[in-house]
Amino acid sequence: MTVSRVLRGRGDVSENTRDKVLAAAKQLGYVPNKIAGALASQRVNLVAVIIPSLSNMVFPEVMTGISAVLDETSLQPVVGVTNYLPEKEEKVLYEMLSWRPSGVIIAGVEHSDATRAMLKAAGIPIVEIMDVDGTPVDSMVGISHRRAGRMMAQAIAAEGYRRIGFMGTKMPMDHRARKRFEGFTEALAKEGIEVADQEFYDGGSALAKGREMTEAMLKRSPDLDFLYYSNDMIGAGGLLYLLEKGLNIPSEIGLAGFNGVELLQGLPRQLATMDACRSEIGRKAAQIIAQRCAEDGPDEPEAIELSPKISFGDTLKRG
Amino acid sequence: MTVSRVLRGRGDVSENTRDKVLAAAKQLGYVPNKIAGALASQRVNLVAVIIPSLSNMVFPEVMTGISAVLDETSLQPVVGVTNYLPEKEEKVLYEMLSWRPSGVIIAGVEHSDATRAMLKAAGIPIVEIMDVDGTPVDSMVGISHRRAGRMMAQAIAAEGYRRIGFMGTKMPMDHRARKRFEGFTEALAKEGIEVADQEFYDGGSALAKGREMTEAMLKRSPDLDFLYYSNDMIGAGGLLYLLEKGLNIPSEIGLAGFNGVELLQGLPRQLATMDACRSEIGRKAAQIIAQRCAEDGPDEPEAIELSPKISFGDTLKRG
DNA sequence: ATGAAAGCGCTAACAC
DNA sequence: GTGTTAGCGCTTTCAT
Repeated sequence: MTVSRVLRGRGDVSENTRDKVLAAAKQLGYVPNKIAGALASQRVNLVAVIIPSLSNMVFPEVMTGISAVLDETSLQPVVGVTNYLPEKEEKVLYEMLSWRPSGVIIAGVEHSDATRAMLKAAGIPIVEIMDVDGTPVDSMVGISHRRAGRMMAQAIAAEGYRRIGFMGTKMPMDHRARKRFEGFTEALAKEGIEVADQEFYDGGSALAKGREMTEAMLKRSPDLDFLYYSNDMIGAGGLLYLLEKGLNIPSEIGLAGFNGVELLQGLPRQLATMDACRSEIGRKAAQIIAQRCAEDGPDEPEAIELSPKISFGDTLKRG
Repeated sequence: MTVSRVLRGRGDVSENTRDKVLAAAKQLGYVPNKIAGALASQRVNLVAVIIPSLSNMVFPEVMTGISAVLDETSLQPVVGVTNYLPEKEEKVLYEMLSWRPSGVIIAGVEHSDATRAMLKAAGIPIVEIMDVDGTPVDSMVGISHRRAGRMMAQAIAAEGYRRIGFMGTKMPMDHRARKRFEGFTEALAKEGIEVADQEFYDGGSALAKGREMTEAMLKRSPDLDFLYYSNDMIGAGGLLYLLEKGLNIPSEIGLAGFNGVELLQGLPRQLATMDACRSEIGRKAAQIIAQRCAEDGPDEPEAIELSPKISFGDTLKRG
């Protein structure tokens, strides 16, 4: 009836009645039932955002980018967390789709068959984010982690480092870290360099792990002149350890991480790293969804590759 | 019809028909429409979780606790972020309530009148978390930040520190930090000590801010013998700065932060801090909601105060 | 400018 | 064990 019109600001309603309705609504503490609304209108202003983790420092920043854009629209993000588990991803997606969201933003391009099938069948805009090394279901925005690994390898080799160690997370969990590693070793190989030592961790405080792994690795392979870490947190741990040991950075030994986490500005030395364009990814993804939801002419799927930039900090340029 | 029964595993259905239905459902890629289901059954398996921020390190951990418990039930968390803005909190809550969730977990006990009114009127279990210094709408689980501040003050005084500086976030944004500060100054006053210097920041990388503020404060008040930081991140920045300067910690100058963030294990010295019981808070809150949703006899509101513990690390005990 | 009526896709209660 | 029916609280369309 008229009330519905008022509450949504649609249709022609006289000033008078509008005021009355609004007053009554506030008076009663009326909160519209979106469930009924959504069922009737077949429209839901929710965007499902599916990410592996919140405690990662990288996804909150993606979320910020998404929210910033979605706040300008009537769309709302709803996040689901998979803990890097494909089965959980499947479950979470299923749950979210059963609420018929207007779009899906999902991390990564690696999904189970069932997940891909659901995404395809959903009939709503899908944006896979973070990574562009793969075939998207629909749209995709991210960086090439393989290329990021290569870039870092080239920069390191260009500075003359030759005995290189690698530390990172256990790979099966994290496709993007794996791709960076692959790109890294591949580019080094082109220079005739092999990764001299490597170690992988799993769980625990990243800073402490970085410290421990660095100590262990240097004990094992004292001749290393560069350490590449798959994320900034363990890199920071390594940096602190090396500084304590009094090693000369970056001349004696160089370091680099990955992510460009702002959090770490303030370390004794600025760790070399690479920006993963996190908030830009979030913004672009949200824009794609918003556009597709709003526009009349159904746009084409987009595939956007952002360019990560190396920041040399104080730990890579030998000068 | 029967299909509905099968999909929900309710009622008596023959093996045979069940199999047929399930097969057909999978075949068609059928995803049930929860909107319709919820409307018909007047039940929604969603729990609204409203927190100020994700990039804080503290809330992801609370979320983990909540998820851990809710995963055992049919309930699902849906998070909304307020950025410490009361108006945004109001908006987010309104949006979430319009989906008729089964319960609400919301950070803090300070809310606008409208927010409190909505919470009261919602007719669902409400748990206010993090902080118990205030009057809850319904249930509440957290720590007393005022008491936490007092405890730290007492510990510091007991070690013989007398010239104490404080650094923290700009307070209006963060009631809990404010309460800690109040408790802190109050307990110091009892010992006849006044906070000798203080400084507040806003935005930026916490580690870098901690470093900068510490430098500035020590330049201003070189005679300080203790620095209390309202969070571990800025405390870590300060610690790194002091270590570089070659000050003797904790004999020359002591330090303490707040939160017990695991992230920071691996610093050259372990920063004294206080555990905020974050994941325990999440678990307890989720349990209360789950219980209230499941049980028949409607339980009473609970008010649970957890006890934070001081960890002295390497920066507080003069020994 | 306003009211009436027909669903949206399910669940729940009741027949069969 | 299975089919039937009447809503859930809105939006939408069509009359008035």
